[in-house]
Amino acid sequence: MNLEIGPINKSSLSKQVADQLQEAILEGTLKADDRLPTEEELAQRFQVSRPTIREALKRLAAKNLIRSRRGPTGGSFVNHLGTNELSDHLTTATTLFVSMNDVSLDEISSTRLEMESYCFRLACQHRTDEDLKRLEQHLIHQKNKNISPEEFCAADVRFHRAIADASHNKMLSFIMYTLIEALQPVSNMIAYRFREREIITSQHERIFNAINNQDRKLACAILEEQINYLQQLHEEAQENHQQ
Amino acid sequence: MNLEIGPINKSSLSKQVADQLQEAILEGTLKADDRLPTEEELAQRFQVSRPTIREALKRLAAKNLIRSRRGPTGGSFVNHLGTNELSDHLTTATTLFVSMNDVSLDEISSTRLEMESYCFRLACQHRTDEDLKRLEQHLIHQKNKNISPEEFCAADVRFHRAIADASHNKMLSFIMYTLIEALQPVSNMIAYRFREREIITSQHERIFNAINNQDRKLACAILEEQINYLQQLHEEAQENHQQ
DNA sequence: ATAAGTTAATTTGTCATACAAATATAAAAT
DNA sequence: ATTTTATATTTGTATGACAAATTAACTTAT
Repeated sequence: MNLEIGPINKSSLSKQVADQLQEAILEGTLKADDRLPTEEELAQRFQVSRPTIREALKRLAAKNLIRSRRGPTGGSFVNHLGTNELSDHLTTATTLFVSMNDVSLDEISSTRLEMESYCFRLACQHRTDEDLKRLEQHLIHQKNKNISPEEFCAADVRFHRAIADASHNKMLSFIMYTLIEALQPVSNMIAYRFREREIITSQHERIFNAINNQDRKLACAILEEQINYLQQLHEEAQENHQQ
Repeated sequence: MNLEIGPINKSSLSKQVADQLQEAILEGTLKADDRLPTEEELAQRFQVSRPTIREALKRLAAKNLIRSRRGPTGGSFVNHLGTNELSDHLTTATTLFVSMNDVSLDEISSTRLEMESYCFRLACQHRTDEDLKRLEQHLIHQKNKNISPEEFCAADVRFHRAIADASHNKMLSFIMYTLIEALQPVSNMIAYRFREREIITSQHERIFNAINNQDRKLACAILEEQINYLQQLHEEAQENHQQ
């Protein structure tokens, strides 16, 4: 009796619960900002204990699918997963992949050059006034010589992300966010030296103007220049490190 | 006393533990296939209870960073995260992103066309005999008319992945895996109809020959043909669905 | 002596219960 | 009317116990 046909449940209960809830989120039964039942209620519904439910919820929380708050109006809520929310999640995955698979800087930068060039092409075609405004703001902020290295890096990331967004292709943006992060460790290096900072920002300024003038070829040429420059800096740093 | 300077610990204990362990994995203190201390030991070290430790471990398990086994030789082990191991993790993230952000098929397919063309370019240059062998095997399997729709889909994914791998750029492969998955729901549609199956496999055969002959332009042209064909099928299906 | 079966030990998986901490709501006191 | 206080709700954490899986050691039968 109770002979279930097919693949038997081998995975742990907490995983099964997590999978079911994720399925509900994925197929739209649970929409963004919806509140899940309380942990006790979930425990009764799934006929498992509260610790098991909690383990399941933590699995979803690790994927950024839900957030939790305490108190009467608290509970677990479905997150709305935009590009930003998912990016930090993807970033750790990408960082891990790069570090555990000996991905060379050349592989990263050539991929990024190819994709960002495509972004530039689309951005030149579809950029709106708002896109240009955002780009300019990030550029101005990055030109400020009083900001800290950390702020400089953050502004750098924002600038490149803004270009990706200017392509008005969400899929492309999503992937570019990953690639931008993957190259960030190299970019970070240069944030501490004023001379290099100036070179980067001036390149950004020229890129901005090129996109503004819808000059795709020029924009891509400058991008290539910048990526080559970063690669060169990286090689120099490695040589110094070996000494 | 016990006045800790700086940002106070606001996040939950299980998250703090998870973050510390993840940090250890990321910086290499915990290498692949290393075994973590037992849950009880971790509880003592971090001075928290076992349920808290378990919640932390489930967070890492959800990210595919660790696996757990019971028994004397059991415990939690660090996963080696290659392209395959991370792909299912990325797949759910991508699927969620697509469904929650109204990403159009056009955005997906145009991005994929652009990137896969780049793959073709590199594959034509760098493909080895082993790459060709693998491609041919997947092709032969896909041509078999007796396989189930599910098998057909799986073979389809494997074929495109093999092309990505033939580029010999790990970063590019990693990203392509994501894009292949993103377009899969559309590809799945056609697996149930023999007529469409034949069209797809014949296209794959021509792509294989083109890559074999290092004819980049031809390969890309066929790819464009295939993606347009899928898009067309999708539109027809939607129209039928509306009736 | 070898092979098979049995037992014991270890570790994750699950459960039950209790209490702490945060937080919003309603009631009470100033 | 405003502040304070009490209270209810919900997640966060702790403790202890037992179940299930799995390996290693041991025992027994051939």
